[in-house]
Amino acid sequence: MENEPLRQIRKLSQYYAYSSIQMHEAIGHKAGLSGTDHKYLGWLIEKGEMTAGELANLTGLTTGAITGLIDRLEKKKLVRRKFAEDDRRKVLIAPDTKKIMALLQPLYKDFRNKSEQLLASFSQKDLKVIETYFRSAIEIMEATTHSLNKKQSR
Amino acid sequence: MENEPLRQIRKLSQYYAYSSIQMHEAIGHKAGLSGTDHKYLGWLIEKGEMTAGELANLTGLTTGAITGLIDRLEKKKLVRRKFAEDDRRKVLIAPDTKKIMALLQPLYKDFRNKSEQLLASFSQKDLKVIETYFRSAIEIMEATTHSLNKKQSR
DNA sequence: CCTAATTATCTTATCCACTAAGATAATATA
DNA sequence: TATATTATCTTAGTGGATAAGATAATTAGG
Repeated sequence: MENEPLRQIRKLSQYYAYSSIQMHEAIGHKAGLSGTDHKYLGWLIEKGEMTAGELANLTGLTTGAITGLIDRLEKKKLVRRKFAEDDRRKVLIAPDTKKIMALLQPLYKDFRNKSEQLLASFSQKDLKVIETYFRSAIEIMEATTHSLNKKQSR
Repeated sequence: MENEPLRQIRKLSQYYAYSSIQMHEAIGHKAGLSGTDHKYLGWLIEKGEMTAGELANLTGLTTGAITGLIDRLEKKKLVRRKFAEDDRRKVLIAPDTKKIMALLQPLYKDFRNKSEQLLASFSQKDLKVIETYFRSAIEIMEATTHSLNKKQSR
């Protein structure tokens, strides 16, 4: 016999993940980006300028794939290649935040408004609960991913 | 000037989405499945037996892609094709739940245990908050996806 | 210093999953 | 019964991934 509310939440969190993947892909598609390109563009915005190698490590993609990724994004003028001053083998990927925002914001607008509204419906205390949950859940998922990717292969 | 806790949560929910995508792919990869195959296998388990066409609609993939998907999963004996009795053009995809579970459960085990532990650390009232958040957020994301995929193309 | 080893990215060949369009086969309709 | 419709599959072509090796810059050793 199982704790029913727990089972519910587990299922919901799974649905939540599916839904966000689907939405993410839909938005990317609408912006003329593949799911991958959209995802890593998000990372670039989030973490800012980084080298091709760092992105390869972060994403788990091969350096060849990263070259292609940068090529595609650069062709769309969403990022720019720069050689690092301290080491000219390194290629810094500089996201053009303005341009990326201009491309994506309109597509996220509806979602963002509705999310804003939803969050506004919670008390500060409840928001704290949600925040705590998120933080821990993220930690768990990242640890899981990490350990899976480490043990052999990839 | 912006509400800081809100900004935090928005960012966290984005990270949460990224983390779940990454973990999902890592688990799939470990199980010898592509991200897509893993994802839709999850749907099949969740929603149970469905026709190829239904899966095509649900996923947004073309029927050709679905044929390939079923082929791959069938070759691994994770699903089985059956012709529907009422209409023998229809191909029912019957997931072999036992086999799928046997393949995936071990990979989710760690994650699941830790999640269980995390959830157990919340009060029933807090869990209710989280559940409410999930339900509404899922609704919002599905609506967004839907409207993006509807307006032109895909 | 100068050569060899290492490091960072790119190139190439190949593969796999996707789309688009049309083929095939079963069912519904007139 | 002939025709239209529906459900899936097939085929040709494309795009993004990997693996392995090439290129170019930096670091280390004698």
